[in-house]
Amino acid sequence: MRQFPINHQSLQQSIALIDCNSFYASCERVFNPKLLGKPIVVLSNNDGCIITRSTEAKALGIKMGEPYFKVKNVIKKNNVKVFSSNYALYGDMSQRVMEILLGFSPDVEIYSIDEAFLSLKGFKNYELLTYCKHIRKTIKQWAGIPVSIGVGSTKTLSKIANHLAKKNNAYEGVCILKKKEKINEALQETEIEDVWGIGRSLSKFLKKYNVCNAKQFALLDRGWVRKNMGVVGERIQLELHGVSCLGVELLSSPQKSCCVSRSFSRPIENIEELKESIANYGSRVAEKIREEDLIAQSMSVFVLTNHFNKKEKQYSNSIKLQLDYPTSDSKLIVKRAVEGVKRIYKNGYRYKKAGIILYELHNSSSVRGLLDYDRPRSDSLMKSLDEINYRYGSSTLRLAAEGIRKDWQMRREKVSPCYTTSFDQLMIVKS
DNA sequence: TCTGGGGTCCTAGGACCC
DNA sequence: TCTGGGGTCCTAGGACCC
Repeated sequence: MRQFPINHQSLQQSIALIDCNSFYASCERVFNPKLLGKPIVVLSNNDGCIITRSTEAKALGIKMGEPYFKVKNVIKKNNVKVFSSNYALYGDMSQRVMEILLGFSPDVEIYSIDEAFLSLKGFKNYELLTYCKHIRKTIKQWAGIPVSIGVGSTKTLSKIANHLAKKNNAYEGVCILKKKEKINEALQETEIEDVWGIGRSLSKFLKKYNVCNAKQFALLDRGWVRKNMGVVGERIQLELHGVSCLGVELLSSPQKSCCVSRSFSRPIENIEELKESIANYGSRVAEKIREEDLIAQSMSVFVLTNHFNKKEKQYSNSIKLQLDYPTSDSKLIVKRAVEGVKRIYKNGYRYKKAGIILYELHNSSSVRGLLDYDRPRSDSLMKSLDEINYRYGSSTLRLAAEGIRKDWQMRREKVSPCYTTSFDQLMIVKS
């Protein structure tokens, strides 16, 4: 069998990928142990799609991303427990897991809400295994969350290792992929669409050339890959060969955009309601960048109809808007956003979704031009607004433009309590 | 009846300049 | 009638990730 060349030097390096198993479902289980061993699914916003499945739910054939209404029968028949997503809970649980990880290595890159890369230098293979098993046990004990750990010499290989650790029970949650023969085997059994960075479109393209697994992809001519798949494809291929192209990023790079968008619980037709929704999202997105001490210079507002509904006429549009000066003031952002939505609104359509994206974000202390004469006043008003809403619950204080009765707001019918972030939802223990 | 949300990066193509 | 070539910058859209 042909072997592909492996970069021996980089095999010294070790990157671990720690990934929480069915994270949202696991969070729900921490506070409701009766759910252990039972099938669970968690729904997207608006209770639209399945976004997390416990192992038991996967076994029932429920697919990732599937619309909830399509699997309602299977769910009912098998007594699957259903939750609306509760990001306050998951975000807080995520933080606990990440803090534990920081105790094991200073070199942690928090990659997503349920994943982190850990750089582990100077370990021998058997030490790696012991250490990772220890990490796994600690997270389970301290945070209650089960994780899988994959180790490789590049991020892409650690992803593959993690995948194996999850798939094959024999690994007991930890897979070290460092030996040449094992890497070869692993690539052989990894389907092309499961390689990190190869999505639907690229895997479809590759399959046309009979490239169906990671090994076949690794063996392709590098020039061909570069020509047909650009630098992205070339990077993935090099990473599979053990040449690290994607480093573990310890410092998170500054955020470039910030978005708030939602589907409505029912179609919206009139401009007043659309304006109201945009005002809500504007308020929320401004709050979000204030949390990060950022200000925005420009934004875009978009609206769209329901593209799944083939019988209705479709429309979608967006508009780019400049703010007079960089700001995080809800009033200014909402005002401009509402102006924008008035310009793209077209009568006679049933709108399903709208949103706002803020661009050109800068640190609030970095830009203090002469133009923003009103800044101190605005800053102190926003500070009070945020403090009151933090203390008495979000939207206690809000702009009039946001409206009061909001029956278009997203569905969230099966949400669990915010066990860890809200005093009035703390668990009550009876003896 | 009911189909998520929030990001990043790359590329192709147009506008513009010399 | 003939209609360059090369560089930069910007943007929209596509692809990917979780």
